[in-house]
Amino acid sequence: MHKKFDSGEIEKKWQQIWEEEGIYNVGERDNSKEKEYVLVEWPYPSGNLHIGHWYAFAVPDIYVRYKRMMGKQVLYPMGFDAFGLPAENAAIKRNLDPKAWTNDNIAFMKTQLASMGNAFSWDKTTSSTDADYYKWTQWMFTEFFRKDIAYRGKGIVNWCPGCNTVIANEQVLSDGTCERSGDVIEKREMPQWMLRITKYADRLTDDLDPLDWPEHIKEAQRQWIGRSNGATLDFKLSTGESVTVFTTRPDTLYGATYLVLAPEHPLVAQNEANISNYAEVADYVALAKQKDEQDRLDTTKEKTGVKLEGVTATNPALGEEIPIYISDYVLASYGTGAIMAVPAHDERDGAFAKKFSIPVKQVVAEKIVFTGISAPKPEKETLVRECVDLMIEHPTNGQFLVQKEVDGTHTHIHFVGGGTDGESQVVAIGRELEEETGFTEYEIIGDVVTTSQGHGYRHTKDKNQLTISSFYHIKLKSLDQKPSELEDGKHTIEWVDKSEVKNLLTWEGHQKGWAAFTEGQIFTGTGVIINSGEFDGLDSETAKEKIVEKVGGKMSSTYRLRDWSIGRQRYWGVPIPIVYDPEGNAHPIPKEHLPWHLPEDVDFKPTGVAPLAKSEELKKRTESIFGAGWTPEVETMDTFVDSSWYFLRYLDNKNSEEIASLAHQKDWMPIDIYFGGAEHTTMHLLYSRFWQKVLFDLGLVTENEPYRRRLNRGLILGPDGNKMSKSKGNVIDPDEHVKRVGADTVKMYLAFMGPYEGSNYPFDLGGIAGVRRFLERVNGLSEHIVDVAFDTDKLLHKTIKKVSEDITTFKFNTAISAMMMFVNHVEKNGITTGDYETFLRVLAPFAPHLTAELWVAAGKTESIHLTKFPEADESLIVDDIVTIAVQVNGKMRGTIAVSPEASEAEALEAARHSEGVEKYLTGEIRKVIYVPGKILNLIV
RNA sequence: GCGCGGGUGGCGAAAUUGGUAGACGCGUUAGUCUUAGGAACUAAUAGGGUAACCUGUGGAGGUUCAAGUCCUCUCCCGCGCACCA
Repeated sequence: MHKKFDSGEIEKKWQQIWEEEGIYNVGERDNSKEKEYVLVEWPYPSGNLHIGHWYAFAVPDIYVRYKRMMGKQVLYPMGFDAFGLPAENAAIKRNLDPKAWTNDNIAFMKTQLASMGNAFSWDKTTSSTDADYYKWTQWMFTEFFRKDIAYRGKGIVNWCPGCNTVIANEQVLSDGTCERSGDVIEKREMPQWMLRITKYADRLTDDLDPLDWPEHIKEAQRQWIGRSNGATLDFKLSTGESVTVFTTRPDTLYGATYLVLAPEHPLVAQNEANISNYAEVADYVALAKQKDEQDRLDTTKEKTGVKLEGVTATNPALGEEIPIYISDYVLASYGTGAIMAVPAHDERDGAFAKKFSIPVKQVVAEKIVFTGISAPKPEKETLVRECVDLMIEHPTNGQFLVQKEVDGTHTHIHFVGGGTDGESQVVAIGRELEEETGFTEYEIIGDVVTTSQGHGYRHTKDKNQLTISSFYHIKLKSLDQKPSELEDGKHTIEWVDKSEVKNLLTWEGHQKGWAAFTEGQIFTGTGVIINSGEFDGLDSETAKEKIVEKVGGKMSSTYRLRDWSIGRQRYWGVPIPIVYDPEGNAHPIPKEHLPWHLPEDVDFKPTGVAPLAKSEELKKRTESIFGAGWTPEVETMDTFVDSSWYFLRYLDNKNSEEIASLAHQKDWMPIDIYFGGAEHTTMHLLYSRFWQKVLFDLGLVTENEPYRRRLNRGLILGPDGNKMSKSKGNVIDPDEHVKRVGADTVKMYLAFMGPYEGSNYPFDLGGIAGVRRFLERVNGLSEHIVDVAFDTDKLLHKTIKKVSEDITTFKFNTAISAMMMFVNHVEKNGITTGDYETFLRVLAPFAPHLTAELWVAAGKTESIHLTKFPEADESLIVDDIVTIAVQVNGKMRGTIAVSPEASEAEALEAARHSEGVEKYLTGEIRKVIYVPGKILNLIV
């Protein structure tokens, strides 16, 4: 029965009780229980809790509460990632102290978080801005510096004009704008503090494999790291120097007809004296530098470049002289900044060679392995004797001529022709075609495919498959003869669509084109090596290593990943704990001087110069500790550094001796499930894995990988289906809805919209009312209490099972739907007192406030949240009568109610008497398919 | 271009993993209550047809007694990467 309630009053009351009793604090590890570490990404304290925070924290709370009720000791900590630009920008705007602004926001945000009624482990909280937190951030940095993981790098960095600071590669979006401010990133050359994440590239890639993460997240990280395996090869120059190139295709070395250097390649400037057209070259280099990233990345534009006159290289395989070019299609920052160009087998090289009329040399032929399978049931029959070698294409409609042979068991599909004797000349084909088909006007589209295995076809080990190593694609010019000439009674000749041909035969490589040798075509696949001296006939993969060995190269990998630039020319962050001696050498600040406090006597308005440079206090502090002439580092750290280890600090948040003791880590690590946003896939998630690995190598952590499982939730969209934004006026204010319908309703509604993983959902104002209505019905459920309730206990135990399963697979939506069905049933059939109390415990993780209230109303004294989650009684779940579908000739014609163990005869008998079925049972029943408890299908 | 996900009512979505497609909720329609509310309850709600029935999970084929689910091809959408050698 529907019964309204004052959610505001109930929720306030229980939140207060929970806080006073501290029932969600975890305290010390209790080894009598299993541990569960549930992590959500700590928020930035913007001072305004939005609906996304609700989705991020309140929905996982269902899982947390469930696990607690299942008897686990659950750590569900919450903290604040409080350094960063918003505080600084707000402080500038309002002329405030960022520290005070941040602390006020944290305090306010805590009250907002309390309104969620989540089971947070507040006793384990921390904040990145606390000095006893950033002390450890700094200390780790100094350790990293000593191990050469942190270094002062040179080179080109991303400058965000909006943020007035350098940012990392990961923080630049693919359109070249800043992830935070949306401003277009400029390239600047300036010294930078970097972390050597590239040193961990292999481990960051390889260690993904065993992780129980969604494949798409792992794949995104792999792509971001972008390992490619290949080799470095040295090319001698006419000047006596040598150039190292990186290539993934050393097997094409014999086809390398020129070299290309990035315009910024050091050898260009070094050879000013040797390059006769240096003026032209210098102009091009200057032009390339000016171009912004966008231009350079535009793949559609035409290739440009300049030949280095007077300098040549030697192809180490052939000993031939080849020219050298510079071009901006070669990036200085990737590989070695130089490539060997193989125009026959690389699209870009091919395009460049065409424009500059550089010779093209083919060194790889496509190996065609077509495995043709005749129609069905391969295991029954032997094979197609003859198969394709003439593929005859219709002059106008693109169809292919095939020969079908029907022998009763299956259909053989042939392309017309066949029976080649191994001759490969076009003439021979033409002759054969004329003889066999009478076609006289045709053109050969694909040339003969040559492979090391010669021509013809052969059976593979699998007797049902046929391997063809040559074939001919012929297009008719006109249709002056009818293909019917080929019909012989057993075979029919038909034109079929290309798509049907593909249906009948699958083959590897068909997407690459019909043949390897079409003039002007660039074949980028692997295959059989040709025109490469002693390596002819090998396949590409084998040839790679052998060719590298011959020319003294080295197999190696290169990565897309760049080192992590962490220095920020802004104020509100962790000061980089480095001081410089009078000679300018960097020294880490010893542990006894940490935390190296962020100075407060600073005008932090952004000027592009680090604000800390203006601090007199910092200058004095440095000199008084280290001596006259010593100067402090004035940059602060990227806030992604702060968040790279916060989950460790939660474990031991008051430890003044270590980041977190190994004993505490052993208690809780690894994190069992990490809920977060997709935007962190290649930022925070990658950085923190890297950080953990460095700590692991330093012996400071127990785990090589921090997160056992990861789940990316989706986004809550505005009611109009668009991303929420102030300008669109579609922003949902959670506080307003909490006030109106309560936290339990908002939380359950968010959980009810769809599976927690992946998708984005529009916030529907009608939908949230539906959930509130459900809770009001639960509130009135006690009025349905009876002594005997029809089947309610059965449904209850099914519901328990369903809810348990769904929570553990993060399908909260179907868990809620199951509970709704249960309530619908109770309203019609009643419920016993015991079952009512059991149901409240099932609902408790979803609606903690209301269930706490109803629990007390039912006369209980212990908190419902300290009770056990009900266990499903399997004996009650089994049905004694089930409704199964009856099909006649595969069509649904009715249902029958029978026992799941009913015999076929019993089911059949029931079906005969079933209305709707019997009228279809006119003829004799030829076959009965009966799956007990599932279906009865009668073939008449 | 390459790599991952997805396409099911008016909407968000279910479907025991090959066995009654559309659970649950929203919305809509009709009705009930001296009823004016952003209330509750009852019933209907994939489409077509008076009906019996027919058609339906992006499209085309296939396998099967039986396909949203498996296979082949194809179209579209989202995300990641992309002159990365």
